[in-house]
Amino acid sequence: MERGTIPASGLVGGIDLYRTLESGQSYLWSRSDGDMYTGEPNPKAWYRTVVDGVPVAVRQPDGAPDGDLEWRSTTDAVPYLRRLLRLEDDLAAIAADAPEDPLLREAYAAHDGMRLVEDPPFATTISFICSAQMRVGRIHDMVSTLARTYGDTHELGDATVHAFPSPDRLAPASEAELREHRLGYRAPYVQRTAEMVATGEAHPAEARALEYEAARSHLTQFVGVGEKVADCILLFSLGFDQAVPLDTWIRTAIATYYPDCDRGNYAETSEAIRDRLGGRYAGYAQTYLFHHLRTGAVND
DNA sequence: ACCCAGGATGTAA
DNA sequence: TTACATCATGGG
Repeated sequence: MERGTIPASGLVGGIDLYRTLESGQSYLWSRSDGDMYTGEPNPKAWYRTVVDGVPVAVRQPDGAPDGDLEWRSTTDAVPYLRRLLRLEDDLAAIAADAPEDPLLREAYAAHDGMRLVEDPPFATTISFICSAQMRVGRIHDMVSTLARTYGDTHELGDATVHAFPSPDRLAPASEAELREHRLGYRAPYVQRTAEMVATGEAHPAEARALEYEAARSHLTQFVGVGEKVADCILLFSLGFDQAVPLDTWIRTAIATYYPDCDRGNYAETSEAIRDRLGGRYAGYAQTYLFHHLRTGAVND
């Protein structure tokens, strides 16, 4: 086993690992204490995942966001962590350049060190298909079940880590089987989308080559992917930092704080709130707002 | 019992 | 195009 440290001093704006991995962006990690997405941070606990067939563990034992990252893997995990946790982002500049909006400034100040993630496109697509009308804790349960049931297993020290299944592994799962795993009405969506990718009919990563709104539209060809889920895929796996998913929390925020941005339909409302949240990094801003509102940290 | 959660789909107007 | 019923599940 290889091990190493990534000094926080090398990360512009630092990182808060707990906020980054338990803010409803990624459902592909598990926590060694079993308390992922249950509300309480545990700096001593390891976060584990499998990326490109490589098991990786990371934690931030000395607090955040100025604490170093400690990692374990079967190989050098630094390149993987740089990508998954977007360690190259100049978080200080992104926060400083955010619009002068009271709620947004409050969110950035309250959750210092939270970074966007960049997860694999297929796993992200299935994760957010599962996200429909679900709380983040249950989304994590569903995705964990898929990994445990259909994914490859990897050993890392004493721990067994389950990879999220490839399209080939997931496509044969029947709708009935997925319903037994408590996916509910999302079961046929997951099965059909996995099949679309497995057969080569389409792959979500293809959207990377398109302009933003064309990319969002392109992703809606997958069964169970509407405009909101498409925005999540673009933001959390394809590097479209301007994407602003209009979920129930952000819609409430629009009604309360930005009522002039409500244009009655998704595309135009999305464009209006995107401009209000700063354009290029509007998705970063949205993720802070989402986390701020969802965790009930708003000062009113 | 009722409401809600990172919504999408099919159908009708 | 927009409006609306329908779809599962678990927690508060």
